[in-house]
Amino acid sequence: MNTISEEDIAARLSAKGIRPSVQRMAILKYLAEHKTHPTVDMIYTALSPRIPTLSKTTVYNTVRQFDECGLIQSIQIEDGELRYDADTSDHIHFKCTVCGKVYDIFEHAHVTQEIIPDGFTVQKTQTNLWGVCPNCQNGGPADTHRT
Amino acid sequence: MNTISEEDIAARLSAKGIRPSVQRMAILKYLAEHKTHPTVDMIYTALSPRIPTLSKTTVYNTVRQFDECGLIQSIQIEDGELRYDADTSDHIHFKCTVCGKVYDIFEHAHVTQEIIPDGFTVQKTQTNLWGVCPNCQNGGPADTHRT
DNA sequence: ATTTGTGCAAAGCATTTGCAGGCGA
DNA sequence: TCGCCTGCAAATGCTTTGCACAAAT
Repeated sequence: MNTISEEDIAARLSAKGIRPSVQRMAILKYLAEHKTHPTVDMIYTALSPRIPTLSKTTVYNTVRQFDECGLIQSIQIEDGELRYDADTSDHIHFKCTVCGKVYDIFEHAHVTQEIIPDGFTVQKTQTNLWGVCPNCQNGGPADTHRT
Repeated sequence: MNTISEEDIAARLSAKGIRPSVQRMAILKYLAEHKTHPTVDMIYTALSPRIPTLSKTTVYNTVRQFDECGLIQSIQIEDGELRYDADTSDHIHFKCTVCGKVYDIFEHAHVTQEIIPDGFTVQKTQTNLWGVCPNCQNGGPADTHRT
C-alpha cells in the first residue's frame, strides 16, 4: 500500500466539488491506498477504530456519491455486495474462486470497445473473470484471506 | 421467440441428471424461448397464470440449480437483482441505460481469453457494457419496456 | 442563520432457509 | 412406502431512507 498525501485526497474531492469532511477524506484515502476492492463493510471495519463515531450509513452514502461523480467505480463481482475501486481506469477484474481475492488485469482492457455494433454508444464497460489464481493452483490456497 | 419442443427441454434436463418436473420444464422452456435475460420476478410473473400454484421460491431454487449445473448462466448487470440466460455461450451483454433493455453481443466475445497473465486459470468470464442503444439515441426511447 | 453532513433506527428488497405437506417412482 | 419436490412463511443480509442532531460557512 502506497501512502497518499492528505493534499492529494483533498484535491481529488475538490476537483469534483465535494467538500473534504473528515469522513470523506478517510474513505477516499482508504480506497486510494488499499487497492483491494473492499466492500462497504471492509471500509467501515477498517476506519471504525480511527473514527469511532463513523456510521456504516455514511460509508454507504459516501461511496455512492463518489461512484456517481466518477471519483471511484463500483464493481459487481458477485456475493450480492458491491466492491469499490479508486482506480477508475478501464481494467479487468479477476476473482479467484478459491481464496476470493480480486486481482486487476490492466493489459488490453479496451479490446471490447472494438466490437460494438453500429448505433450503440458505450458509457461504461466492466469485465469480470472467475477462476483460480497462481497462489491457489497447487492444492489449495497459500492463504485464504478474502481480499 | 422460437418455440422449443418439450422433448428438447426434457432432454436438456435429463442430460444434467435433473428430473423434468412441471415447474422445471416450464422455467427452462421459458428461458430458452425468451432470450430477454429475465429476472426471477419476470419468470414468476410470466408463468404464474399458467401454473397458478407456482411459488417464487421454486423459481429461485430452480434457476439456481440450473445455474450451478451449467444449464443456464446468471448475469449480474446491476439493480441488485440477477438475470438469467439460457444461452451459456460466452457472449457480451449490453444494457441500455435509457430503456433498460439488455442486448446480446456475440462477436469476438473471447477476446479477453488472450490477456490472462501466466498462472491464472479462467473458469468463467462476463463482460457487461452500459450505454445507449440505437432505439434510444435520438431523444429518448422508442419504448420504455424493461426487457 | 442557513445550508450541508452525519448517524441512528427503521424500512426495503432480492434471495435463502426451515419445514410440512404433496407428488412421483 | 420412500425420497425428492414444492411452496408458504420466516429469516437473512446488503442497501437505502427518514429524521433529528451536529458541523461548517
